Amino acid sequence: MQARAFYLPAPGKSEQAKQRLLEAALAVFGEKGPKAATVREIAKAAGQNVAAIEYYFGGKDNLYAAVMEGIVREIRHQLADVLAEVEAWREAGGGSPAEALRLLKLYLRSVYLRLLSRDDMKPFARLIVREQMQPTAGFEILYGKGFGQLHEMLCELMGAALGRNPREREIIARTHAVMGQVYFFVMAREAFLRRIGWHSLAGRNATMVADLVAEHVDVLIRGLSARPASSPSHAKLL
Amino acid sequence: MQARAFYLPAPGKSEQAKQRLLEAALAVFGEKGPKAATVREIAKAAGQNVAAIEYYFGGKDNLYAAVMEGIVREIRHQLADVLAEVEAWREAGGGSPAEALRLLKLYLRSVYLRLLSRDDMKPFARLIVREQMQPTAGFEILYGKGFGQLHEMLCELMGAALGRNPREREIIARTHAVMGQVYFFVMAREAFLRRIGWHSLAGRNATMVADLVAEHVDVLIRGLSARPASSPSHAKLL
DNA sequence: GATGTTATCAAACAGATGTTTGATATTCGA
DNA sequence: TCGAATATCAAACATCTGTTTGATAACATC
Repeated sequence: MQARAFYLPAPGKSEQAKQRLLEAALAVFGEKGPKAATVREIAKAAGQNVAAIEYYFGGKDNLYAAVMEGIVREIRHQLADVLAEVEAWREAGGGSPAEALRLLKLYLRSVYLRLLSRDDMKPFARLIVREQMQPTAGFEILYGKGFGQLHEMLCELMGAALGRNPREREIIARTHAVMGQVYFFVMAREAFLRRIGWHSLAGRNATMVADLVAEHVDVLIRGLSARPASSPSHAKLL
Repeated sequence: MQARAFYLPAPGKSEQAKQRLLEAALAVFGEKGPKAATVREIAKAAGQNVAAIEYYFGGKDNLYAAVMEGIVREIRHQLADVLAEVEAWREAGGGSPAEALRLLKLYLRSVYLRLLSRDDMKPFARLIVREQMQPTAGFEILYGKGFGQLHEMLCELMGAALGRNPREREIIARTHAVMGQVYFFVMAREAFLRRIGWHSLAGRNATMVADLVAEHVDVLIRGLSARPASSPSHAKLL
């Protein structure tokens, strides 16, 4: 028996309080931003006392970090099947360029349909983008456990689809540009919605965007494969 | 003589104070965000008294709005020649698809090289992205006087390059995706810099990205023109 | 120099914020 | 039921925030 466990915490009672605080924190942090969000508002939304945040998480900053870890967990959960497929592909030594292209499109489509376009994922997107523009301690969590690895994986798919080394700077940059086609719909959400006259990215709007981006990726990969990286301006990019 | 101008404000003295406050405000708002930035820090950075913000601008919120207007002005200033070229093209009734493609690439390249990639434009990017994710009163200024019109202009160029109606929802969405290839380098700046091992988007790094994106646009327009919009899934998008 | 306007400033103010405190309630093995 | 560990809570605390105040300085006209 470790140390001493005479009195275990009430079974699930405190876990429930922590969970409610986490959910409320995600909503409020996402809505107002890490600075503008107040512990009082979070506690109220969670039906808990203000002091509970200090008690369970050790302060506002630690609660924010916990929210970040929850985001990474949720992202990986939502994409679990796709990630597993890519992992299998990777372990099999990488299949044909066509297979890599299929996985690339599947990944981007899944990211958009399951994460970015959903209205209830808005807090996620807000917090992630904010950390990109203005990294705090939360960025290390997001990048180290999430974004960094996913970016690397996409580069591998892009490299395989183009028959190129995925660690070339050129491929990394091209992959980033392709990702931008998807993520920009969330990052410039408000402007896009106004221009196109929608009220949401979700529903049937989502599949239109997903289809259209997949087509772009198709066209891009085909076009870039046609002209192999022989251009002298790119030769020294590695 | 209007109303009464007995005593003009000290020639340029107060204008200078306002200017210094505006510049400091841009830096601090961009660094910390509208909420986290404090009037005391802004005043200190500008070498002015805290009360000067109330005196000249009527409070923190109005100062923020003034900063937003300054951003829009600066963007239009930086892109003045390109905007004039597009305007001329538009008034001439729209030239060939090739000319539209040239202008489209010129515009995206200019945006990236003159605005997005520059290290000293980081506060701009931060504030703009923040308003996209979390619109405040500042969003109306940015969108109404800036982003909205530029987006529309790009759609016209895309439509002309593809021989399509620029008001189709499909074209608006495609244009947005293409824009994302450029803007994502700023919006996910930190993650990209780490992945590719750079410390800045500026300098020779900037031209590499600009060239590469231009190539993507070339390939995309060519590929999308080759397959005319006959696909039934897009027929009802307008 | 006198005078009315504009500019500058330190201090004060009122409200909000994260955290701490001390007390009370709840839980559960004995 | 008792008692120790855990949870919950209202109030207090110290700090920071945007704004106001009242006084003084700088300035341009006469």
